[in-house]
Formats: sequence, structure tokens, C-alpha cells
Amino acid sequence: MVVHVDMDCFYAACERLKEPELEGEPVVVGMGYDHGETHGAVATASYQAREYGVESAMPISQALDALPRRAELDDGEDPEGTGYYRPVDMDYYQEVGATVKEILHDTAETVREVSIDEAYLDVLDVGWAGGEVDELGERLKARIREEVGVTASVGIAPNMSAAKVASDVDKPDGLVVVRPGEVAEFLAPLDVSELHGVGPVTARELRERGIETAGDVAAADPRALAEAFGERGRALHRRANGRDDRAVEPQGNPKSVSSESAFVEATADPETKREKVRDLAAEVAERATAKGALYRTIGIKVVEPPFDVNTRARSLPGPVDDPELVEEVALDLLTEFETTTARKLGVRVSKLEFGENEQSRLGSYADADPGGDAASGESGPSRDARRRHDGRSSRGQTTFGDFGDVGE
DNA sequence: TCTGGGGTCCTAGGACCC
DNA sequence: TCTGGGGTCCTAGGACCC
Repeated sequence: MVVHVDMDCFYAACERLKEPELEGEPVVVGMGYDHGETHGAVATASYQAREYGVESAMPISQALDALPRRAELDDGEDPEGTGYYRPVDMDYYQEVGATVKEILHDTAETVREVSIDEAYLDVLDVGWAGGEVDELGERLKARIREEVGVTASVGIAPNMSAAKVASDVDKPDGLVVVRPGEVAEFLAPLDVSELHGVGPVTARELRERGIETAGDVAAADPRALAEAFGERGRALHRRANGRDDRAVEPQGNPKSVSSESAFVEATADPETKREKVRDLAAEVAERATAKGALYRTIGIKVVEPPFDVNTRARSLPGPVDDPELVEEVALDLLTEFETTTARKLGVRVSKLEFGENEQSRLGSYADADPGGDAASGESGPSRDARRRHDGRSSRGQTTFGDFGDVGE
């Protein structure tokens, strides 16, 4: 039995905890937004705000057209058709989210936290018969409401993808139970876009093939879906038929750490771009260190107006925790985009390694315990990696030149 | 007509190895 | 110099999710 818990308009709900007078009012939480500005995008809009056409990911400027700021009203003016705008306050949402997560861990032995406001629970000791399942759902929702003061929508089903869809069909404050054997039937009438993993592109391509509902997906030829969509097509067909054998597993270590930031106005100025990349590199390195991660690949992202995304990355011979190197490599990768107009830049580290293993730098191999990882070659740079790196003339080479002498 | 940021997974081509 | 096959790792891009 899988329980999917999805908090309702979570950021807006948190703002209402902070400011109870926002209860029942249109609330828009903006990312990259600051008080009184027009820059940024909508992270969450309360249902009252959605009634005016404000949607997630919409530019704040556009949201303001549909729903002007309440604060800009003159005294005595009718507040109807205006709303409250707030910048994202992640630290506070994390706190609130943590108290919700405590309740979830109290409810099930296995919890997969997908994001700050969403999780899957694997429940073993509750039966499908009678009202036992519904009681579980109601009790969970009541605890979140009473102990935290926000509402959640809950979907309960025999597998993850069905539970995910179930939590979504009766938002907000919903509870939908789909019993074993009823999954395909439950999904059949839903639009393909309601399936997890079907975005705008896949939905359009499915419709072009005459596949409009989950039932159409279930009835489609799996070979044709595999042909058109690869592995995703196969999974889609299985899940539409109620088959999904993925286990609910706790979230493991992250695969990458990144930071990106948009310019208020796109720029081609090299020094402006370098300055931004230096800041991003420092932030990413700091966050990776805070997570206890070593990284082996450093990359950048350059977004050209309107939305052309370029990425470049370079792998190192061994995992490091070295903020200066992140900056150095990121700036080096940026040189290719010296004259490019960018509206957004990003820095990322990936190929992360965790654990107590020492950072691989000069001496760490030679000094390592022969019985440890270094001797097994597990964490050491491969011969390939060394050769690739040695063949380069980047400034990074000086940092890693020592690897050529290790273990040879 | 100009919108954020943090992620995951998959695919495809190339270099290289045995 | 041409020819076969299996496999890994790397980079870049795309789709998707919250």
C-alpha cells in the first residue's frame, strides 16, 4: 500500500501560517521576486489567486496584470480583484515541512521525501478491506491539519504512480483511495497529461497518435509506444495498466548540486558574466561541502534569450572538494561564451561521492591504508581519466599534475 | 513576448579499451 | 590498412518534476 502525500499550495499555506490575515485571500509567492518589484516568476498561487488566472511558473509581471498588488490600493479603494505578493522564504518553508515530515515518519516505516511538500509512504500493516484505509488517510490529514496548520491531499493505491495520480485528482484537501485491481479502471478516463511523467511534449505527441486518455495509453500497442518514446513509453504503458513494481525507498544522496541565476536584463558583457559565475561557483561549492559531497565533474549552463540552453562540463581525474577549482573550471568553460548574450547562468557539480573517504589530493593515495579504498582503486582516478586530463592544456592541469605520479 | 531555481533520468555520438 | 564485437566513460541536450 502506497500513500502519496501532497501539500496543498504549500508555499502560500506557509505564508498564511506567518500571516493569518492572508487566510481566504489571493496569495502569490514569487521566486526571484522581491517586495514591490515586478521581476520573478510565480512559485505558488493560492486557489483564490488562481481564480484570476494566476498560474505556477507565470512571470510575476503577467500575474500582476491579472491580479494587482493589494498594497498599491489607495485608502477606501475596493480590494476586490487584488492579491498579496510575497517572496519565497525557503528557510521558513523548510521548518514547516520538517514538522510535516515528522508526522509522515511517525505513520510509516518507509518514507520517500520527493520534495519539500511531497512524499511517498510504504504502509504494510493496514488492510484494504472495510474502512481501514480511509481511516488511515483521514487520520494522517487530521494530524497535519491540527499539528501543523496546513492541508494535504492524499492518494492511496497499490503502487507509487497510481497513488501519485490519486492525490492529485481531488485537490485541495482531498483523499482518494484506489484499491488493488481498480487501478486501470481509475486511470482510464483521465487525460494523458495527468499521468506522472507526461509533460507538454509527450502529451502532444501522444495526441498526434490519437492517444488522449490513460485508457488509450493502456490499450495502445506497447511496441509502438516503446518505438516512439523509448523506455519511458514502456513504463507509461505498464503504469496505465496498473502495473508499477517500484519500491518506495528513502531518498538517497543527491546526484548533483547546482545553482543558477538570471540577469534582470540579458547581457553579453564578459566581466558581468564572469562575476556571476564566480558567485555561483562559490555558492555551489559551499553547498556541496555542507552536504559532505566530493565532486568529480564541474559544469556551467548558459541560457541565451529566449530559452536556448547551452551546457558545458569537464570531469576531473578524481573527486575533490575545492572551491577555487570550481571557480577556475567554471570560468574556463565560460570562455567559449565570451561574446554570447546570456539571460541566465548556472554552475553545477556532479559525479558526487559521499562518505568518510578522504578527498583525493596530493598524498592521499600514497598515504592511504593499503587495505582501504585507494588500494582497491575504487575511489582513485582511472588510467583513462588521467590520460584524458594530461592531454589537456587547461590551467586545471597544474592542480592535478600529481596524479600522474600516483600508483604508477 | 520576454520567466525561477533545484533536481532526475534518458539518449546519442565519440573516444577509447580489450 | 581493413575488419568484428562488446563494453565503459564522457559530454551535450532534452523532457520532465516540484
